[in-house]
Amino acid sequence: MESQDLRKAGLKVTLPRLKVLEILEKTEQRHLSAEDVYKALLAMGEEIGLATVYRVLTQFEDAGLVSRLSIDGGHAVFELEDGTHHDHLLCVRCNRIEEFTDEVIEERQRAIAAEKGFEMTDHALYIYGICQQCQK
Amino acid sequence: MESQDLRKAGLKVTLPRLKVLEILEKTEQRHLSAEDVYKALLAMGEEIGLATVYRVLTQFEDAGLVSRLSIDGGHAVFELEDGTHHDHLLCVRCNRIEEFTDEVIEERQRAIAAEKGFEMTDHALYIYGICQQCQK
DNA sequence: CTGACAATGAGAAAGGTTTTCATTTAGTAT
DNA sequence: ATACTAAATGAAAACCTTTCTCATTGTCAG
Repeated sequence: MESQDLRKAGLKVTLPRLKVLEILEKTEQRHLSAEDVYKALLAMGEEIGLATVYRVLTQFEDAGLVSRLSIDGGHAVFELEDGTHHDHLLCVRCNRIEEFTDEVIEERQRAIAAEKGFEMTDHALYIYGICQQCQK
Repeated sequence: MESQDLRKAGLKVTLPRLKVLEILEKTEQRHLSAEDVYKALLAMGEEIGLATVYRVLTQFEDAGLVSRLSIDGGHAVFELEDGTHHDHLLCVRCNRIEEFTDEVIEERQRAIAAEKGFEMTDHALYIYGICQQCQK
């Protein structure tokens, strides 16, 4: 029941929020921009403003329901938070996004932050490349 | 002689290009935004348009003279390319940027790209945190 | 059921970056 | 040195994504 997630986050249960959650859950593509979500809503027949989509996604991020990836240069995509930390591989040709986890890298990051006296709050690793399909 | 670098890159030797190079070389802060470069030029008494600064920086990037870092959320900074690959630690309070290199991480990235069938073209690792000075 | 406060929509605004286009300039050929 | 051609520049407009404003609507506690 998604309504519970919203209440737990201190957010009122409104149609836009339920619908945005629904899009995030039902869309086959896991990584969606605000624009993607907006278009999906339109395609679904929901008349929800783009500003609301942005607001809702930001609130979801604050509530820990989604995470935001800052893809290269002023363009963000959102993914449903599933509890597992992971990093991303991005295809520069088709924009496919794949995920991976690597404990060795995670550990090294912690070590480096400590070494430099940084109290790490977050980290982002993006590997850009050409995916298998696009190499043909 | 910087003129050589420009010629080698197939760029005409113009005053804006020489001055931007000069700023990048002489400014104590290694990471500069287009706006920073523009202001430094003004402070130097050079009347060079912001659009030109952006163009020049992009050309320098294409020529391999500088690299662009996409700091989170539509804001880029540039640094003179020195041949050494390195990643960055960013202080979320004071915006200080520190650099580091880690061969273990580099190696793991190559392994992961290979594993996923990606032909890696680039990668970016940002560690966000609070630097020593800002923790006080 | 009703009131108070949060949420929404539409459009304007913001912020960084890119484009347009007329003018100027560098580098080559004369 | 001079003239020519293509490239570079400046100023302003355009762009794009994202945020804000404000009047209106909706949610939910009492």
